[in-house]
Amino acid sequence: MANGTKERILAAALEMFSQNGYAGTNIRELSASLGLVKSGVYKHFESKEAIWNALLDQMITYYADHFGSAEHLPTVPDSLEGLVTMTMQMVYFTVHDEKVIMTRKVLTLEQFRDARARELATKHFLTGLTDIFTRIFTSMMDKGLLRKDNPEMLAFAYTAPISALIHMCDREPEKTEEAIRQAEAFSRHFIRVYGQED
Amino acid sequence: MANGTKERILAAALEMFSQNGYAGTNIRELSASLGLVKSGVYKHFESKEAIWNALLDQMITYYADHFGSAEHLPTVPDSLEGLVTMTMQMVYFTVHDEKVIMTRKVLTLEQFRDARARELATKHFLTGLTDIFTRIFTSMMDKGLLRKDNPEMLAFAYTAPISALIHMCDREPEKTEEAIRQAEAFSRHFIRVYGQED
DNA sequence: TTGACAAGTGACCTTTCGTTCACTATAATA
DNA sequence: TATTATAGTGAACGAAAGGTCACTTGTCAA
Repeated sequence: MANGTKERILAAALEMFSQNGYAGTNIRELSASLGLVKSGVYKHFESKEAIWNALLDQMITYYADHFGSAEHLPTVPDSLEGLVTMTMQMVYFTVHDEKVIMTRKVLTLEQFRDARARELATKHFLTGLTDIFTRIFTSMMDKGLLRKDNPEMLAFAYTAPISALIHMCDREPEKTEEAIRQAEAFSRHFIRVYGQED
Repeated sequence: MANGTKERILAAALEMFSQNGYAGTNIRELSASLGLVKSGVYKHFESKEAIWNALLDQMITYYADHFGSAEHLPTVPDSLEGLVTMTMQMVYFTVHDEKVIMTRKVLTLEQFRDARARELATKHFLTGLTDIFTRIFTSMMDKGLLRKDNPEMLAFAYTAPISALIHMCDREPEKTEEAIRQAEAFSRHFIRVYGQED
């Protein structure tokens, strides 16, 4: 038996919550998708809400480990073209990785209901990105790659449009390729406007 | 009796759907909020889904009437400062008008489930805004107020960050004032970067 | 070998859901 | 005045929801 059923339940919950939301998901279906019967789930979690809370715990931890810690910060590009490349790698990953997509969707669907989801959503969609790029742009300004300007403002101006495109991919996956092209076009526009020749 | 109960049901549905989503809303509560008993609702709509469809019809019509038609386009500002003013009026309205807020929230919550909601969400959050500002920026470039550039790209670069702030207001209403300040700061940053002196 | 425990089953419970229906009150119409 | 359509009531229904429990099964330690 055993065999990480708890983790499999959480994975299935992420999948179902991200498609139908918390209220639109029922334990029967969730169990069935794992080849379990409903009551089996209650051997691992005491309630539907407990599954939700554990899933949020996991998402918060994952976010802190991968985006919140100083070690995992992306290296600062040493050229404007490097900024485009790095950006497109991040975009490509984030719109193709199923787990990341589902995490965004869940946060989108539960942001008005759950205080922790709301908080994580703002980090995920807004402040987390601007924080990362504020550091990057500060460095790039110091190196003379970008015009001297308010790095926070530039980070916001850079990440928000890309974030909007990512959300569009979540909503309309068939437009993913087009969105990626748009993201690259925007990135090149950005370095043309803010980049510094030397 | 009579007295526009159908419209009151739709208004209540908008309110509840925007807070708890379609699946998280039940007819009992909805009816009670109108001083009705559950079965009374079924004199006006044949099912919960019929309420949802009528609400979406209403939202689509409302959007087409107010943002989609050529007549309701905002007048092109005749100065850079005028662009900031016009933008801030739009922002101020959109983050304070309850009906508009609830419409955005509903589209956010149902975008992955309902094809029409998905389509309207992309219009509301992305393409609708860039279309409007593409026209405005084209005019402003012609008048020499903005540097010649790709007006679609500028419209996207301008509206996406503001849209992100609006979404943050929906999520965390207590940060509305701060978001408005950020929006104005961003708008001023934008005219400083792209504006043309003459 | 046995005992204990974790993991999974299937029947069952209660509550809540969306929906229906027979009925009543009201207001307009013929 | 009699009729009819409209709006609303309250009881009831079947389905589905979340959750419980006695029971079985497989695994491992003593």
